[in-house]
Amino acid sequence: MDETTAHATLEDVAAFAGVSTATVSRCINSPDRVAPATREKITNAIRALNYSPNFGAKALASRRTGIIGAVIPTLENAVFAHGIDAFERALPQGKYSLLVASCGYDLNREKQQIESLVARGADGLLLVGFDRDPSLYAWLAHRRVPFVLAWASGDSHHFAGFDNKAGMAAMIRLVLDLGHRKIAMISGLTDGNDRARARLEGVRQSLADRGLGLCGVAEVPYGLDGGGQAFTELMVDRSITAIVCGNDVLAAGALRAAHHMGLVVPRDITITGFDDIDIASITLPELTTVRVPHARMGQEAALMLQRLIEGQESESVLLPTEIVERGTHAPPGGR
Amino acid sequence: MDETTAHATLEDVAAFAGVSTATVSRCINSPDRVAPATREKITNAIRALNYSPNFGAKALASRRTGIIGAVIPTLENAVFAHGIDAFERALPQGKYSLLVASCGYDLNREKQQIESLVARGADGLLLVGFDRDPSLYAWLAHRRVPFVLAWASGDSHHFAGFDNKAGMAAMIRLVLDLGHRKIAMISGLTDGNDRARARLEGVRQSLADRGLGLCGVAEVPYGLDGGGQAFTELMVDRSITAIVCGNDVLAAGALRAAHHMGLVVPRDITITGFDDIDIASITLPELTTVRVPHARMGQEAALMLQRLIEGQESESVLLPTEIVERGTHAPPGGR
DNA sequence: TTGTACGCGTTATCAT
DNA sequence: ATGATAACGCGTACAA
Repeated sequence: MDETTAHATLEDVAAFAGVSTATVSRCINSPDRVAPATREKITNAIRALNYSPNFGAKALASRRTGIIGAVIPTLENAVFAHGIDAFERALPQGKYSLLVASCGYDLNREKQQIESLVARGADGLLLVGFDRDPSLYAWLAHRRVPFVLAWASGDSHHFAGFDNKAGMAAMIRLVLDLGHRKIAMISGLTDGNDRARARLEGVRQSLADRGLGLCGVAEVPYGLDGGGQAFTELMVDRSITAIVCGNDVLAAGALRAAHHMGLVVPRDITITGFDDIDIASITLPELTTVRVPHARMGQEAALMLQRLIEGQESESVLLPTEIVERGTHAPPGGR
Repeated sequence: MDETTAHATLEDVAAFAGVSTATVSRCINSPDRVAPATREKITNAIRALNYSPNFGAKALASRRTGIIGAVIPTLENAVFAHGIDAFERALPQGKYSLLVASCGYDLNREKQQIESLVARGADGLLLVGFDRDPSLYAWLAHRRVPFVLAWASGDSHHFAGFDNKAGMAAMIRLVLDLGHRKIAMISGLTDGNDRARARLEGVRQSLADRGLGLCGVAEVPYGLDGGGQAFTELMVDRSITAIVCGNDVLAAGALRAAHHMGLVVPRDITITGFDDIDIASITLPELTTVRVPHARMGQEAALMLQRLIEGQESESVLLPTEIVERGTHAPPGGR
């Protein structure tokens, strides 16, 4: 069949079809600019030679790759997995592809990954949160790489996200309205994580507005176990009647720990989550949490980034969060 | 600062450092082949001009992109999210980047995505399962694109996976040993999904080996609700004492449905899962399931693919699965 | 509508 | 150790 490993080039196709390379190129990139008859010949030639364009050459000549990069903390967190999934699906098939890199919640590593993706020709970037060195933003601007920030909101840059602080504030309102006054929080690690910080801040401030304070805060790494251990430690203070968690995984871990401690939720203790991922409706009782439209967000981010890459302007999108009252909250005071 | 939008090129750096472009190129790609003194000058020039190589040009000239492609059904399935996460992290930072595409369990779409990734210059591919048109394999071979198959095992191609059928067979053995004889299965959609088919086949054959048959099979789409509905339908036959599920999500859905039906697990019914993802230890009772080393698999796949891309041979890796006995299994017969 | 010819930024071969 | 210089495959003015 094929005598050599070499692939057909534009020139081969042109020769085969008896036209110039320019015409072949046109036929591929803007078919309407070439006569139907020649288009026919070229199409046949392409098929006959099993031609497919060389990526490097195309990128070099056109100065575009059609590659969009995304740097996220980790795909192990369902929140990012879902968002990225939706983001990728919202990208026009064939026009753009998604290059993903994870940084494990490490800002330095994030910077490296961003540089790596840009070096690999990313036409645009999807990033998580706002918290990064100004010089990085300057570099991005200098390199003229458009980007969209997600999973948070702010008053600068382009973003498709939501208000972490407000979401938590709403949850605190619910807990307070229930009558709770002795409230503690299990937060994700806040170092280099503005989403976690905003959620913690949302709790602190809402409480302060009512003249209250947190009865305890545990800052733990993402994971079921982190949530469980934090719960056990926090509950040394048995006067606590409600524990709000920075995310659903932490909450699920806390719930499991509560169960192991022989506590009945929500009779003995109220536990709340944040994100409303799948596990929130698998726990028993199901988790009261803050719903975040992760998929919708990924989709909006994809749309925005495309516009930016194609030189159009694009407004930021602030998505609403919503309290989902399920089974892990109740007034304090046991039965 | 910068008067124009143009970026520094190799030539600019060469001029600035007073050497030739060839030397600069060498300095970047094999620093040890250039004298320390000139290396110094070049390094300074690079920094001074804020130079970074043009991806397209590099790819064109070197015939390599450093991009690895992966096509998976969806990142919404934690199994793939974790595997891909591990895969990506096992890739040498800076040397390779990961291009991900999802196909939603659709073989046609998978083919398109594969072609798209190859068109984008992927040096190698990570694919899920073995089940695809022979012509696609032929095309991949012709294009000389190395690939590794995961989440399954077989006797052809390079793979880093596990034996779905054997995993299920082991689970059936456990259920049978417990004394169950009226067994039903909730399977994922088997169309175009050899992993789901292998799991179903594992159940069927193990049962047949003991002269038994399935008391019911429901084939449902991935998701909590699918598992729940299937459970409800299957349990119309109250003689059933055990339901094995094709994956943990289906099992979690079944468990929830059982709870809503007022059934006590495992007293009234045994329910088992497959994969051992996080939710398996969040349900109440925790799920008895088949553990699959998804992260380890992703890691092995990354190592294999790198070797293949770099022209070395590489043995396939068959990872072991393991039964995890937790709380959803018990002998039949209620209390 | 189609063809000519040059430029894109690197890599790599071959001298020196 | 370093320098010329020829590919690499495609896009795109510009001309015809």
